[in-house]
Amino acid sequence: MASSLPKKKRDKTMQRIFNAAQKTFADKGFDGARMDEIARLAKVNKATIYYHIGDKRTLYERILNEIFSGIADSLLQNDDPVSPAEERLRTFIRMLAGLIDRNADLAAIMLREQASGAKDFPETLAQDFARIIGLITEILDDGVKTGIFKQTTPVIVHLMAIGTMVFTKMSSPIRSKLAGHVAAFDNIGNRLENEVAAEIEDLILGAVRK
Amino acid sequence: MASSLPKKKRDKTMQRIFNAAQKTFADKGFDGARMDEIARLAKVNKATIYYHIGDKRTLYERILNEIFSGIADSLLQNDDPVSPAEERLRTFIRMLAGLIDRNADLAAIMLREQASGAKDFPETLAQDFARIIGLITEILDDGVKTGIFKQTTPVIVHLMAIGTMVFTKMSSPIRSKLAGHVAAFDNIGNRLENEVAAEIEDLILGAVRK
DNA sequence: AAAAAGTTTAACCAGTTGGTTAAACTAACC
DNA sequence: GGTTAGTTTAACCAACTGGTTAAACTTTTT
Repeated sequence: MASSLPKKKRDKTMQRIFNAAQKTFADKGFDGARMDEIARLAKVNKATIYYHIGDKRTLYERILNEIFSGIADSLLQNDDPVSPAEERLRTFIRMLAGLIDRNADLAAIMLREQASGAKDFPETLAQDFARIIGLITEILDDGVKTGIFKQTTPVIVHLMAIGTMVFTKMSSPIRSKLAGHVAAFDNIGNRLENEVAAEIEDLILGAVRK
Repeated sequence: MASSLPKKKRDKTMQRIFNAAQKTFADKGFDGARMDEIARLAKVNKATIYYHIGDKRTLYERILNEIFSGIADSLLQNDDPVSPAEERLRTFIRMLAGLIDRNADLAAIMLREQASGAKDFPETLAQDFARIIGLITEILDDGVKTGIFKQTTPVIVHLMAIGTMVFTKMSSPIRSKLAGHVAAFDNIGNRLENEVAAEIEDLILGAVRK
């Protein structure tokens, strides 16, 4: 495709670097990731990364920002504040499941960030988190007011939703190995969508519903 | 305390190394952890680690084994197969919450292992996992038979329980920072036990109850 | 008490890795 | 066409890090 847009070459190079970095950080974590490998994956000289973006930590934070602002945008754009709270919560969970399922890197990076306890948590990230928590708080409050949800702590419900999905998504290889050990083991495969996502959705709805 | 037991010095040294290693791996991850730091924390010469245990990966796998076999033992020992399924599930969740709350390193290490997708997952670990999944499967089946639980996929319920607790535990610093951003933000602090653990317990019970 | 077995230590090292640099190359501008 | 600004590259390097070694030290055994 002959440069579909008159976009600057700079942007294309940057995008290749970001893609490579996201995959590498997801697979190996910040400390395990090698700048040489990111460069190789991006088909770019290592010095080009330093020229365009900066050092390893800066590159990593850019990736984090891209990911979490993307999630927050998705969730907020797809929320319809006038529909019933149950529908809104289902949409919220379904969107999240879709994002995680379409991009396993998200799950890995979220887990690692959570494990690091948000040491050196950049301010911009906090704002995206706040947007997400704000939304689910609003949805749950809505449900409580209309009498269909019981009183819960929104953060916990949110952590339940995201924790369940991320763990389910990433545990796929472990579950495959386990299939040989537990007799009645129900292997649910790698996919989060469809039946599995639907079950998670139902479980969480069951948890908050009055 | 003047050597409370005639235990060999070896065991004491080993224990110091394991403690230091667990903390370091939890804080920094496998790649981020430095053997020199583990040695310093354990107040032992680095070579002593290699003499008693072996290389970094071996040390790490020992820690993993200690942690997960401990969890599996705790859960199985505290299960009372003749009590009602709801009680058994509550005990299961409460035990897990207690373990995670008493030792934050568990949560961090679990998250990182999950993020790595169980690459080079040692066989012994698989057996402990199998024991845990076997137990919760039995409990949930029990509840389905006695008509109090709906039909669910045990692995998913288990991942929901563990995911929720681990995420809640480790998100404490993020939540503190967030408290400044979201107006109606409900900061639940660092503790998992008491109210928060009780709420998680109720949420999960609500999710699986008919 | 001396020999043997077990444990600790300081010093060392080779391979790796994040980051730099100066020169070459390319696109834009006059 | 030539000059300038922007971009890419190969080669390089200093700091770090997992792991080793040989010698010293301690405990157990005979």
